[in-house]
Amino acid sequence: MTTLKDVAAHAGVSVATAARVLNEDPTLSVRPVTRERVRAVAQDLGYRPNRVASGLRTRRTGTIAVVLPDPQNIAWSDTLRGIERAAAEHEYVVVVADAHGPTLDPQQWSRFVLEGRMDGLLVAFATVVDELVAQIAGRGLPLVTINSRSDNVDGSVTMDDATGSRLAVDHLAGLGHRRIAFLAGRGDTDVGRRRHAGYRDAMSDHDLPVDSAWILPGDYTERTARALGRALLDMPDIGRPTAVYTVNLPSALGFRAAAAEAGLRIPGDVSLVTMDDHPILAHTDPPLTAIQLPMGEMGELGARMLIEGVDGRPVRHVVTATPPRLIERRSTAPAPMLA
Amino acid sequence: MTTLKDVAAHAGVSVATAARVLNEDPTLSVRPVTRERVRAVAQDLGYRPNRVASGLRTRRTGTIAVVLPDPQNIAWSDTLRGIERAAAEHEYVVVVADAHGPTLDPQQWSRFVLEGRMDGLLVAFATVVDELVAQIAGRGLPLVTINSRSDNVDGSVTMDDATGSRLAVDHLAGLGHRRIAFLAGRGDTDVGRRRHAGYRDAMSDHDLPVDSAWILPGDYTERTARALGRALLDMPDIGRPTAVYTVNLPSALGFRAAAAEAGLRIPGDVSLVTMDDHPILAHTDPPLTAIQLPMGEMGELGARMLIEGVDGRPVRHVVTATPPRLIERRSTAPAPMLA
DNA sequence: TACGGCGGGTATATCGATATACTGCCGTAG
DNA sequence: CTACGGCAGTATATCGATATACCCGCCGTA
Repeated sequence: MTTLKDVAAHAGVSVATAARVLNEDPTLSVRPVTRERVRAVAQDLGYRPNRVASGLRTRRTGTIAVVLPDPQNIAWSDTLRGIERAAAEHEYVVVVADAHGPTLDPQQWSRFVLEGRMDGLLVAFATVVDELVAQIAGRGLPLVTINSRSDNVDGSVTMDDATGSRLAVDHLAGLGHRRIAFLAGRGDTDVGRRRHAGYRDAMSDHDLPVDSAWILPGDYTERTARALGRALLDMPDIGRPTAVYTVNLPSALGFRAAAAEAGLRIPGDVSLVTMDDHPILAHTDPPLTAIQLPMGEMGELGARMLIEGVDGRPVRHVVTATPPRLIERRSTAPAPMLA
Repeated sequence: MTTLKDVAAHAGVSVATAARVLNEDPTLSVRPVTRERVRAVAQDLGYRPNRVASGLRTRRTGTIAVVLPDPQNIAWSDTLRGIERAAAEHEYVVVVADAHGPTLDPQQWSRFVLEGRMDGLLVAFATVVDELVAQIAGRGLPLVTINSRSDNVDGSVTMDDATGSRLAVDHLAGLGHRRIAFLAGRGDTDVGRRRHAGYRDAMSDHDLPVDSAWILPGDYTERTARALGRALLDMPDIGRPTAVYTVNLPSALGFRAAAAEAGLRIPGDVSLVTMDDHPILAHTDPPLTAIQLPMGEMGELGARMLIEGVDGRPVRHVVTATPPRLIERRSTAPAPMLA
């Protein structure tokens, strides 16, 4: 391993000068020829600064942690990609902290916030934000949330979920559906609330009835969605919705499975639109109409903002610029004629 | 941030003693009461060693990099989970290096191997292994490959791909298929070769003809598989295979799409089995019969071995213990009666 | 009485980069 | 002839943990 000392020795300058040349310290005055010599030697020797050493001095490791509730959920892959991209631009690396459950265990705290190896936290896990904020208090670790916004945090990137929900309802209403159920998420997170509000507002804009039996708060898992779906579909025809809007991808899959079990056809008997898009949805049975949100953009903006935060610049609350889009596939059809 | 100095001061010992107590240095002789005092103070103050500082001295950062060809491929998610699990056991964190392409760009080299921030590399990307090995030569960075084995590398974890292929062929042959095509991977990687060999051997064990037109080398992408699938299905009925075995998940999806475009039904007109399983396959049209490989185990073993390698213990070539399993879904059916 | 050994620690260099204060020299102005 | 300012760098402390060499006092023994 070539160290700065080697570079300095070969270039015939002190390590201080070598460091200052390579870091382009504006307060250094040095002859152009010396400057070039140092650069050339560094190049020749293939010098790369040791980030661990520089991290010790500067308290910048060039690493950020991403905290996700469930990295197995394929809907996050775009986000991760966006984060990676932004991180790479700034020569950061990304580690993802898999929560494996509703909370982060102490071992994870330790590795991700207490040992000084992370420069900042990008948190996409609404339910642990407050706990996390408490942990990092006074520790000067910047934290930015994505996908949800909390008053206890200064920076966040969220998407226009309400419009996403609205798009789903508009689409279904346009197909003549009037009984549109919502397989929702938890009411205690702000994403959940925004998606819910979008649904409710759009329903009322279309003068559609909102039956409380049609709004089923779930927990974002396929399993729960399946159970809720069964309950919904077991309703007598007369009260049964003709369309369902699911709050996320696993919920859609759960509902799809429930419909299949109940012997109901999508979209023949019931239409389905889901929030969260993924290429795999082109291959499902049936291909699912979905709302595409700018997940990649959210990740990218979040990572960028977090890195700015690490550099001491203020973070703020922003909303992605790209609007949600409805990707029409084959899980939605005109409402059936019912009694 | 509490440092070791603080702990030492509060405990009334030197930093050397504090460090040695906390690290359980066996050569240290110290009274039990002092030992306890140091421990208690560390606990009270919430002391966590700064990993950046200790990393500088010990050249152990507690971080490993995973190099994947395409982290978007959902088939890897199990593997990543296994890696995470093993890493967590040893207090390591994991960063994933997304290659975004057929090779790693220089910026990536830098961040992942040249700056001293990684303790080791876990590589699941056969085509860049040699390049990587050359880069780390003499740098003392341990490298373990997973999913493929190379002579230039001392440690690897592979799976029994050949048996996986065999399972696929056995299943299809058992259903009466005789014309079984193979939508393969690249012939220049050892995984590709093993999967291929398994197919070929199983075919010959069943006395089935291997038509070279039925072995299509692809590149593991959905796009290519789709094109190859079209070509295969455009063959006249008489020469067209009645079953296809695809080498990985994206290939299966590509083939499925090709069949749909060609108006052929799976499994009515052609059966499909794919290597690589994922829960989502229960939701595809049709649900795909797949070979489940112990991807999680492979990741876990690989990470564990790599970490042992970091600790100076020798690495070796191992094969996962769990055998491949066929998950029967609905993309396979008895062979149609053909002329 | 001298000496060695051991219990119970301590002092310090080190990892590699960086930040800050400082120095030597030269030319020029007063 | 001296003072001063600027140019071109240098010396060194520091980040926090760790590894190694060392030290001091006391006890037992020859």
